[in-house]
Amino acid sequence: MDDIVAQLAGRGHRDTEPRRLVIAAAAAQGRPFTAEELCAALPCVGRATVYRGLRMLVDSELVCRVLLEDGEVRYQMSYAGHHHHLLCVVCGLSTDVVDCDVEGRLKEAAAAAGFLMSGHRLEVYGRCVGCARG
Amino acid sequence: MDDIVAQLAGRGHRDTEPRRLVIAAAAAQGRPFTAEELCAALPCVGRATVYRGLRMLVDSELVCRVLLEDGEVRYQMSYAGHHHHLLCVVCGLSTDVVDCDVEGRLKEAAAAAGFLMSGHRLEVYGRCVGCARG
DNA sequence: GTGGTAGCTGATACGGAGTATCATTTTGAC
DNA sequence: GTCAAAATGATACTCCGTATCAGCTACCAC
Repeated sequence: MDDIVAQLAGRGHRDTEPRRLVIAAAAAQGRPFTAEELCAALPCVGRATVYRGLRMLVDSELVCRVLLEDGEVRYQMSYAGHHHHLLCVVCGLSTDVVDCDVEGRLKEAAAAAGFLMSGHRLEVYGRCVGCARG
Repeated sequence: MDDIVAQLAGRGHRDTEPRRLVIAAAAAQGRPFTAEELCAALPCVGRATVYRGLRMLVDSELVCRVLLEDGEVRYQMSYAGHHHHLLCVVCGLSTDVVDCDVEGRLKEAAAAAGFLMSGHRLEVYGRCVGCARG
């Protein structure tokens, strides 16, 4: 927690009580959450403050956006750096995939079409270890 | 056009004037478009009808959703079948990639984490042939 | 053709998600 | 302690898409 606050301080953001509450609540979620869920978990913090805090965390790459199969947007604590998500369509759990070697392949396929790739977005849907058994 | 209408008829959808207008307008777009752009292009068709027609086309896989880098949702005429998009961040053009061999790779990577993959979403961002020169 | 009905239309109201506004409060550097 | 800059939170707002519902229309059976 102090680590996160220090990182934010490095970007010129102040250390405030509501902001710490937002960070703590985000970190307490076991799976991808919505902004409104965070608001509900923090009745004592203003809605705008929750949204601002969340945006700040996303901008700082401490939280990342997760896209569900139906297009719903959720959030999840994360470390900085490129990675993808394995999203369980049954229980909603998310598992990070740091190295999947897709990047190189994509760049090749894009180059074959004369396309200069600069970035990509990838989400994988299915069943996690636990739910695959059922 | 008649082909599309016939496909929709096969799914129990009627052939109506407003619906044909929506299909024609969608097909006339040279690049991914928003629902509101379609509404603007069809002032004589009700907004709800445009949205309904668009949803029907998406459900029938005749139009697919395109996700821009900033999360904006756009639409594009498409053929049925799995494919990905090379999206130019400069001019907005979209190029389809039908076969990029990513699927197998992903399945392996997912399986390594005990994850049973059922689907995925992938968008590639960069510069198209024309814009890469500039 | 005619009739009937299931589906479609479009004006409008509604809902969820996120942002802008702005007076008040808090932080942190000096 | 002082003070400017930043943050807060209540609220109003925008944007995108959907629900409602009375009236209309395509299509099938006859």
